[in-house]
Amino acid sequence: MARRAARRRRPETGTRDRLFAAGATEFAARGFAGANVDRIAHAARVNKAMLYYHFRSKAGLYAEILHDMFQAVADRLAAATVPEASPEDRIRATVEAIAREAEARPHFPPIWLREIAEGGVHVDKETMAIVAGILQRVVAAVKEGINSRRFVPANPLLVQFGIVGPLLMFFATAPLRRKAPAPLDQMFELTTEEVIAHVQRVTLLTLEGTHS
Amino acid sequence: MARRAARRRRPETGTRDRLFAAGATEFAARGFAGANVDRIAHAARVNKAMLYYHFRSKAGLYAEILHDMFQAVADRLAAATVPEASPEDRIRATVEAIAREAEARPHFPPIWLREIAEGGVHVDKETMAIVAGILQRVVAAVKEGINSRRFVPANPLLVQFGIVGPLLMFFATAPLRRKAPAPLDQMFELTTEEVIAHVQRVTLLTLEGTHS
DNA sequence: GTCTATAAATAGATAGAC
DNA sequence: GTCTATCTATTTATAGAC
Repeated sequence: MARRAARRRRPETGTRDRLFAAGATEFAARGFAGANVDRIAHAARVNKAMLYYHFRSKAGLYAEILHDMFQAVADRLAAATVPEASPEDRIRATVEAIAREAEARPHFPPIWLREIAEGGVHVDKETMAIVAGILQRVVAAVKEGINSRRFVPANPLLVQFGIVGPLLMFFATAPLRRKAPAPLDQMFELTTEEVIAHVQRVTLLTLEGTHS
Repeated sequence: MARRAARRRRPETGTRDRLFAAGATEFAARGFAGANVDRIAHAARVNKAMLYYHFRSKAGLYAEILHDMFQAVADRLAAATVPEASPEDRIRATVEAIAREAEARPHFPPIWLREIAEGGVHVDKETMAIVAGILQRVVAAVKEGINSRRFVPANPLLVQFGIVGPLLMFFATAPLRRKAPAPLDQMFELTTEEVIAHVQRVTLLTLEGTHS
């Protein structure tokens, strides 16, 4: 159930929520090892001891942020994809779910990239199960499409990389692109809608098209 | 000129080279902040003080590793792409150059992912120019293909993301995939050749194909 | 070029009062 | 729930001998 805020009935103004938000920003910008507990507390305008009171440790806070991120994608995906939907629509929904959630939570793409780089050492069992569930949905859609002759044979893992890879590149480089040099910055202007449409198109083209 | 080993005529057995290699492994696994100088020195079977003697600081070693990585890709790309080559061939060469270099240097994909996540804060001006040069080649190939009506209009940045994103996902998750649970591991077996062919195919399909 | 010893700063975590 | 003060461990970096 994601962060405990969901259990309590209160709006997003408490100490705990501010720590959560400040932590997400700090971990995204500096990684787990680079993140600083004092800085998180300061950004949350909260005493450092409160972080330990609410989350037990730096690692505890990080684990909760990780869990919340992937749970959000899984939830959105579950809401968007009915089993009766066509494989095509389920692929489209996957692209959109990841993109929307990445846009809603700017800390999500950089943290995901870092976890990939680090081999997922901070991902606990429960969160790992959520990630595996997301991957399984893509695998199922691809396999079903292949079995029903709607898709050309393709490795589902490569399809997944083709969706997640470009999306993470786009969202994670957003801050970088905003301070780009003049000759390129026109090209750097891309909307979320354009990126979603592009990745959907590329993925389906790959699954349906022929070409060598 | 990449690491100083190129200047000296000696084979890869010196203290400096061992520190370089150990550093690359450590930075890839733990990131700049998470990396530990003692651990690097120990892995290199060298006294810690030697790291400071040869590289001035932890940041100095890291900067040199970053520079070497991107210089290697740029060199390979320069060798593989003549200006007279068709846009298609230049796209294919880009995919192959990145993939080959990623395979030759396992530290490359994770470090690149982390730098993206971190907004390139550790990338010095010289290295940044190399990265920009790599991007520019892709942009030029795409634009030329569009102008000569070989390619459908497409944002060169999205094309770049479509190449780099999946490749980094594949190579960076290699260690993870090796210890995957049974039901999925058959799917996880992919060769570099297959991945190169796939990404080349997807990219060109995107640039040439129609599809809404 | 290499090693020992150590300085100096940083940072995660907790005790205990309120 | 919140804050002050502090403990303790870690870690980058350097001085100086060989």
